[in-house]
Amino acid sequence: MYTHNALCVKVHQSLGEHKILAFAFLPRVTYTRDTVMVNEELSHMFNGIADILEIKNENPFRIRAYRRAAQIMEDLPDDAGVMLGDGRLKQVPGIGKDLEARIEEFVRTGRMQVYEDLTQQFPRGVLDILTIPGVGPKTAKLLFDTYGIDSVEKLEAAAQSGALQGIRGIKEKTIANMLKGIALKKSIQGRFPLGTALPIGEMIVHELGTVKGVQALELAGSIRRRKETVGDIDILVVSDEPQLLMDVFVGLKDIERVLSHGTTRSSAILKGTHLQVDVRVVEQESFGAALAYFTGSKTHNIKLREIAVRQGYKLNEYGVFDMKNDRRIAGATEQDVYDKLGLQFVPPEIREDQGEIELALERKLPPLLEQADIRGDVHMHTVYSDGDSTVEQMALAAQERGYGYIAITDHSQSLGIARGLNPQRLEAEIREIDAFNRKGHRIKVLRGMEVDILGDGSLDMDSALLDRLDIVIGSIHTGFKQSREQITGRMIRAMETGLVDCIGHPSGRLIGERDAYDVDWDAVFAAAREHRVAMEINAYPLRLDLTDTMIRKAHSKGLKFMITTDSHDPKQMRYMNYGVSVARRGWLGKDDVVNTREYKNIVRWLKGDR
DNA sequence: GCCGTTTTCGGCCCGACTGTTTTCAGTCG
Repeated sequence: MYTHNALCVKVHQSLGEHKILAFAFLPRVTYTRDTVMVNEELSHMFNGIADILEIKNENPFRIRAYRRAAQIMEDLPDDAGVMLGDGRLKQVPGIGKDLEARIEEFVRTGRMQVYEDLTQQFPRGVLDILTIPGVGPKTAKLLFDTYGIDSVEKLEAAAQSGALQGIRGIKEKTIANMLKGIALKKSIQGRFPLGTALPIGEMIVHELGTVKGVQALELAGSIRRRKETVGDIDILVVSDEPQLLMDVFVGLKDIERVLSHGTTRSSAILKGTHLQVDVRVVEQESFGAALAYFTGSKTHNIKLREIAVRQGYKLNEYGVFDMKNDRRIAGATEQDVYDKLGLQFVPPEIREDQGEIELALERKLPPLLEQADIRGDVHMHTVYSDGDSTVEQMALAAQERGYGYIAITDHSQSLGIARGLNPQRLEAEIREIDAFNRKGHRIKVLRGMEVDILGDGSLDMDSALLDRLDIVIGSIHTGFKQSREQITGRMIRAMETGLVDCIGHPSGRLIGERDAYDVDWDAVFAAAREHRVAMEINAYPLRLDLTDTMIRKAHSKGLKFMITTDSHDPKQMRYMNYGVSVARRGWLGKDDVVNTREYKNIVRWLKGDR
């Protein structure tokens, strides 16, 4: 068993000298700091630089380079400092000599001169003004130069007092739009969980689907890519009567405010959530090209277009065009578009410019997991702890979904708030499960527990009893604020017991509500590999934990996964598709996921044949 | 600022809607 010190030594060794060097001189970024924070901070700074360069009307391609760098920082599989140290950073496309130097400067000193110089010229508040819908760099600069407006508050006051009257290019309508934009911004906090946006998007698609003349209708954008959060809802339509379709859309009862209303594109804000919905109408022969275009991601699209240009084509939302005669040569379906460009079809979930285009050119994209591959749901709760249905109700609901098995995994006793089970009640539950299985239903119920990993890394249940179970999920439900060393040590000790089959919701985050706890993932994944413990992909829409990027990382270390819904009610089993989406975004195939196995095979796996 | 099977220089993805204009700039996706 590791002591904390032993663990630290092991971590240092496994990370190599570079990481230690990279972090040796950091005044602001300390060793224990969450990896994500460094990358996020860099992303934030690069975006800030891009904003100011836009205000200064600089070379748009230089701006694009910084924007791209900001995105790259967010998607980095590891800490930028670590990747800098081991030389991987300069191999990332989009990071050249200069950007690498900026990153190095920040990692070494905690500061970035360029960023500081630029923010000196234009205060933070000017950048805040840029985030107001409808206000861009030109307007922000004009306002700052002529009126010294350097905050959203000052802008709002100036707009209300009539002080903005008389500037060239700004009249009443523009001023009114600024005020609306400010009000809108105040009411929105950024992005929305997929679990919120997707059902709303599907509902609107359903409503618009009944409008006369509609031929095709599909969600596009980040919803279609199934990103864990989305900024807006994009809907693509083919219709014989575009005007009617748009009129119906902006007239929907759920619309609070119409931002634009054209025959090919309209935008509106929804009541309540203040989600923005964009609807676009295209011709049938352009539907595939438009779907690809509006599904994104932006960086994926830009790469596709570059490929098109290299082949003498032009790619836009209307199709693939031959540059010689401007004739359309593809566009009706996405498959046609990818075919014409010489690429294998790329599933929407992995269109993130994370290497998928290069593989698609070689026709070497791995087949991704499908929803239909899932054979059972192996994390769920009943009335024994904090669920609201019985073992039998959960099992029969799962049988109706076509599953061959489920696992009942109620909480353990230390989780009092969830009526966690003590040994006696667990024994009772085991008897109930056995009784159900004797009834000869098609579905089999595995005996399990979601056992708490206690503060010291021990498990919250008698070992002998855990040993009798078919499946044990070890989860952390307390001490979220512990140090990285403590949390990491807890997880590793839990795995070392040899009793845990899977780590439940490994990072503990709740999207938009609670941050992930601080974990040394390299160390945890290494231990999971050693002890053959799977990582859970928790499909509950606010968890989606592990995340897509962490899945890719864990997968690269050779780990296996279980995708579960953590259902507390039969209805929640429908969330499985969210988990499958995240797994696909993490590039997982059928064989990477343990609960794609048939009953007999998953039992073999659980018994130790891994 | 990045990048190279034409290139180490000179390219770099493309179009719709709005508001204020008289022919287009700004913003957004």
